[in-house]
Amino acid sequence: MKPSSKCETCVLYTNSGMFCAQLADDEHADLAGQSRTLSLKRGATLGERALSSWPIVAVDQGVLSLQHLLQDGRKTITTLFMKGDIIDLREMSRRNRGTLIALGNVKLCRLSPLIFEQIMAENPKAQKVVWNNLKDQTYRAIDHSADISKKQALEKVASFVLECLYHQDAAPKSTPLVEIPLRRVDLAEYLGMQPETVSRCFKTLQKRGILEAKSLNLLQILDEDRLQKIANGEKEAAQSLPTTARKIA
Amino acid sequence: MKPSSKCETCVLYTNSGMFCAQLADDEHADLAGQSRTLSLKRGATLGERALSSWPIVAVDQGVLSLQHLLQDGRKTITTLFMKGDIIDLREMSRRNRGTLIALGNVKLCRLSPLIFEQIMAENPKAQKVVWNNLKDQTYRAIDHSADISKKQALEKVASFVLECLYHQDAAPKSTPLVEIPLRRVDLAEYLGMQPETVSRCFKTLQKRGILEAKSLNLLQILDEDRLQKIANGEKEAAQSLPTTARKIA
DNA sequence: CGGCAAGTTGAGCCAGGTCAACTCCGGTGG
DNA sequence: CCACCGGAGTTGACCTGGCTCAACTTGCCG
Repeated sequence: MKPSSKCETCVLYTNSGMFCAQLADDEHADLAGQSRTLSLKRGATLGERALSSWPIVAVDQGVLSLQHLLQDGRKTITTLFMKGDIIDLREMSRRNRGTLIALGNVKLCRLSPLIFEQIMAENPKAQKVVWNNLKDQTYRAIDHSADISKKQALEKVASFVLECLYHQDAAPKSTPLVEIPLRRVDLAEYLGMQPETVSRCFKTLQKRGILEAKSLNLLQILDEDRLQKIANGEKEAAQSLPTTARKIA
Repeated sequence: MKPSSKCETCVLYTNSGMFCAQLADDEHADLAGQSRTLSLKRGATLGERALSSWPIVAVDQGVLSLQHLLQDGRKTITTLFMKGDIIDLREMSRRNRGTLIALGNVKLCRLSPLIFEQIMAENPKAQKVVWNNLKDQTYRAIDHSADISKKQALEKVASFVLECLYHQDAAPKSTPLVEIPLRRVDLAEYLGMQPETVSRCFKTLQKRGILEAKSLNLLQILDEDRLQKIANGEKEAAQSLPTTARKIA
């Protein structure tokens, strides 16, 4: 049986580590038949009603954000979902219920809860993939908490650049290129700071010869080691230049 | 078959919604036979070596924290684990690997990974409990991110008090008592602020007649509504007194 | 090539961090 | 039973990182 045409280019199916790739042909045909792909453009939200009938969503392309709004308009991006993530909103926390908003053009697939459950019950491989993905989401959220709680602005930005680096599946290089898949404003909201501050931090990193901007969203890392140290809060690494033999206060 | 004596008082077994309560008698006997309880006193850490052979831990009593340390000594508590939580450290994020540290006297149970896996594969009810617990951990982490990123000090503290309130399983009351299960220092590290600031915030909430301190760890909520509003960032609710007919800027 | 949104730069200000002194409380021994 | 001690928490005074607001520049799309 051939895969449903809409699945042919979807990473969930083509990437051997992802959910749909674990399914037997008949399972896949079942699921594909009962599921619906969806394209979102930047800023589009996945509304309540859409979610109540399709609470399970898998991300194919693009970055989806979970946003939280305070009464006075302050906005926070609490998590990012990227390709391969499976989001089950049925038991979304009642306290801080957020909104799913696309940060770029996003392609996703709304899975039939019924068939999804059925597959989860019967297919251990698929179950394992979903399980690991959820654990990964948990740890990402925890790491993110660590990043935004005690770190200062420059350290947050450094952490984020590294997070992007590690996330993209290219082979390690000495001066790797990193793509930042978010606008500055969104990045600011994700890191809990102001766009102006984000901008200043990037500039600082460039002035110190740690990064080089190829374009707004494309950075070359010139000194990964020092970037790492800044992200980890080593104050020395944050100094402008290697002033030889500086006294540590 | 009677439950292993060590399990008789453990919430994981006695609370009908928790993991061990889902097990058939023989499953439970298997698991209990291969698992080890452990008591930690405040400050004790669950070391690397202990975890490598016992990577799966269930919390019975007390509060366990996952801490993250920066190079220069800044500490952050990224998550709290409480009774009923099941922690699987086998795939702990490599990036920000943290340390598990007890924040009070903690009782936990190290589960045999082998038997745990076996039960997970065979017992759908148990699987569901673990699954929901993990989802809950994820959403807690996400909520926590929202709390610490854009909120200011007073709002963070208000959120935390409410989180404690909702977490403790008592019937709703008009002026409920809340137990804060953390020391001030730990609370500060969890909320990403300084102990001094935490102290000032509690004092502010008392001065405004929203809270009353019964003791350091026991608070009475006098005005839950206003507390809620502060936690949600409504600037008006944060005003000292209901200055009648104040103009909104 | 014009127009608008996104991003950057600069100047001033304030929430909360920092440091140091003080108080409170529980435990311990005389 | 009380005096003493040490750690936890609080208070006050000061200082600074990053927020705010406003003006400016850049990049993108028709």
